[in-house]
Amino acid sequence: MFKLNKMTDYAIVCICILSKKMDRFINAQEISHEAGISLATVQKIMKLIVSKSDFITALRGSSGGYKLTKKANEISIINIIEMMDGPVCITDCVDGNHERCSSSENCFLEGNWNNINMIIRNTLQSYSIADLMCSDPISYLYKNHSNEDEFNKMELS
Amino acid sequence: MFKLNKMTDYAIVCICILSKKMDRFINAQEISHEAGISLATVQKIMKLIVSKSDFITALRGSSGGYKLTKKANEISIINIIEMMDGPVCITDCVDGNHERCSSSENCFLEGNWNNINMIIRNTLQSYSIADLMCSDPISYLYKNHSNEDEFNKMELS
DNA sequence: TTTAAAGAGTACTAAAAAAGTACTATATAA
DNA sequence: TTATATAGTACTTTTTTAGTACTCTTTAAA
Repeated sequence: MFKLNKMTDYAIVCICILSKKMDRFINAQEISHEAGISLATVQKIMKLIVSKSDFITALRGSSGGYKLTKKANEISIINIIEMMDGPVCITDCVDGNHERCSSSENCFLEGNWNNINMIIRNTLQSYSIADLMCSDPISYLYKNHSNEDEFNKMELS
Repeated sequence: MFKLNKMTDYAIVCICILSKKMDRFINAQEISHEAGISLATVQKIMKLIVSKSDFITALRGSSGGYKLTKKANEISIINIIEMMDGPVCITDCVDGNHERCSSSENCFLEGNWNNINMIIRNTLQSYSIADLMCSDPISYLYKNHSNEDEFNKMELS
């Protein structure tokens, strides 16, 4: 299944939660509770985000936690995706990789994968955290069941 | 890294190779040679493709092999991707998954992930095998080095 | 009719990646 | 000074992906 990995997905959820309460520091426990993600995992993700991003401040000690320094509409989801996952390259035949393959002179698919990749990347770039959250929030719990079973049933019928 | 898995990538390469020679059956060994992918892996992929797609014919015995029954411009790459990988759902909060999560009433990101997912899916749908191959082929060898190292260097600088 | 060559099907193994856990160090506010 | 929170690191487990091996079936040509 062509999808973002869970940690990236979690990271986006965590940042969404922070973006709702920019007036104070939110600690990992509170994020864990709101997101429905285990504390240990939230801690791991938040450490990673802080070390890699420029839009979050962490504070230690009691009444510490995390706070965004940019507004939700200033944070593109591509930032979070590439921070967690590395570059968006849907195949190896993509990107500013100008060095030639040792086993081939050139790749006959390279140029066109680049086009497709660019469109996908632009799509992700054009959405901010604010865009993702624009509908009415009913619950912040992370939805973690898969669509795969349903798809497989469809295939058979 | 947000990317298609290798088998899907290989499958597209194999089908591209078949699309260049629609007049006769091409066997797995020939595909393996042209694609630079091991024979065993090509065999595995081709078996999968035949069992799941409606645009390829297989013939056993000597002078057997595989042949496309549709032209390259009639095969969308989304067909191959979803055949190999299942549905394109960049997060779990996506798709015609109308059943509610057991742990939450609703997902506050669901609707907007659906939009993003749809755009990505449409992009992939709009490209055919012919589109992927439209530039001059220099070599059919599969390019399998990664961009990740180069990206990591960029990050540090 | 026999034989060699090809794909089909299945099960297994190995490798890689992802996810989760645990522990120590450091900083901060009360 | 103490309790609380993040930072850093290493490790383990689980899951997914990739690759291999073997037997069965079909087909065309000798």
